[in-house]
Amino acid sequence: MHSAFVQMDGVKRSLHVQLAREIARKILSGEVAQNEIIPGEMTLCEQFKVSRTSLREAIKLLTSKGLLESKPKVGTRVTGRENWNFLDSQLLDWLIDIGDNEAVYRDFLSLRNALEPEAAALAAMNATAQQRIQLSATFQRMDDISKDFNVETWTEADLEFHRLIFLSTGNSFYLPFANVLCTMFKSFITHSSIQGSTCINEHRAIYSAIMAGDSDKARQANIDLLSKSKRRLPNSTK
Amino acid sequence: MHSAFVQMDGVKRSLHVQLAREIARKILSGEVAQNEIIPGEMTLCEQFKVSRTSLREAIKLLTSKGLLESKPKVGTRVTGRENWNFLDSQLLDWLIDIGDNEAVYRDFLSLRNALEPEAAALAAMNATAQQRIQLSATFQRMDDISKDFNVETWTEADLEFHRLIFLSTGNSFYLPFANVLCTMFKSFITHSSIQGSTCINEHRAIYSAIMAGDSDKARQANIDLLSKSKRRLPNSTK
DNA sequence: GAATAGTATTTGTAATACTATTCTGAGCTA
DNA sequence: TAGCTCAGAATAGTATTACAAATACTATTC
Repeated sequence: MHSAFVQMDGVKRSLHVQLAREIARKILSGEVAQNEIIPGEMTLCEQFKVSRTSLREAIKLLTSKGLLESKPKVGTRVTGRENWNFLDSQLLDWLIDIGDNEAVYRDFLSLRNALEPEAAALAAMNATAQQRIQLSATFQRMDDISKDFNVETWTEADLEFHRLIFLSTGNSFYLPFANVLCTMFKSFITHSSIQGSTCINEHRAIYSAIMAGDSDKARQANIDLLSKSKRRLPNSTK
Repeated sequence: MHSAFVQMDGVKRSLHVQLAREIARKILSGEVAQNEIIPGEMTLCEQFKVSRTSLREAIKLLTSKGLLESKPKVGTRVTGRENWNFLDSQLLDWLIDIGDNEAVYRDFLSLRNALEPEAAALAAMNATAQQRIQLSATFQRMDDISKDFNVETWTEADLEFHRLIFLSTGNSFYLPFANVLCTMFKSFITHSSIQGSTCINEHRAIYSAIMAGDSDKARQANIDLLSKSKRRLPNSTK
């Protein structure tokens, strides 16, 4: 391998990340089974035509996300599915890349159902002054776009709105969802399936409640939004 | 460095994992600020007395969890807090190790509030036959222990019960919470603060509803359990 | 003064050698 | 025969060195 970096998907990626992606695909797609021992390092080096250094960095990356597990003498084993960290946005990106995203979208919607109302309630209580300013600016943009609708700008503003709510909860455990949300949205966009309706009134209700510091109203408004947008999808809870 | 593995916390860890832990501590504790550029690889090698190979593996581990970001010539930068993956159980382990866990416990309880009722509802619908068998066995153990109480065995069974619910949702995004829950429980145990009460009746209600496939009842029963145990803690929503 | 080319510094990749761990199995012991 | 101990082999872990690629910075030129 002569060039260390390769153009791919429009962005430059280091070699070990590309490698990790390839291996992750095989694991996530089930091409290599769970609890299976993958070939030894030297074998994989020859197979992928990379140095052991890079291969190991790729394996370490996957290990860190719970996909692999290495031990001397025994080898590197694919772990059980219950150990994959599905809330890692990079892993999610790989997962989406496989295609067959019906189940992924459905499961994610189910998670949003559980989380977003509570996140909105927390944001109403804990959002900082700066976060409230950002939320205001974003909602203003949504409001403008809803009057002169444009799919692209709307999608971006909508994403930013819900992302800010997660970031404004004041709860560290909600932060990762902001990135996961971004990854899912990007996939929604490229795979179309965006709805035209903006639900601007429902969004306004959430926004107002958060700004007013009314957590109960924020929670309920978010529930309303979800139940309204849910009706336009196949069926969210399976 | 002569010995590759070192006894630590009772378990053997590879060098790069120990290194990652040390660096993670500095980041999570705020000893090194966000967006700060950390010293170059060679400098850190000398500082920690390790090879560049191991140091890089440590950095890659932290990068994978969103704590660091490297670019040629510019160096390795600590990312913003909104990129830490707090739902990674290894990262959580490091975080707990720092101490000052008041906020962590509170935030985690808040997350459980949002998630567990929905998880119970999903489990009622989607648990497989085998998962129902495991849940039965675990609840049976809880029931026995509640009559002849013992803190250790109870805690273990209680953990297993709630863990199984997450695993039985049939939703990939809920799986990581099973591991996060384990990590938190382990911390609860070592730092005491375990309550005596078992809430066996509330647990029984959840169990029965799941076995009966009644998702609404399962959700409500889980809400009841949380509201009851919440009252015994300082204040959960801040 | 601005654009361009060159240079230096830092991370990325490669290749090799050696170490630590642990599975396997042979051989010994009870 | 069953079980234990120890040696060896296989594999991941660590170290060292060398070079490549990327980019911030500097100098040169127009």
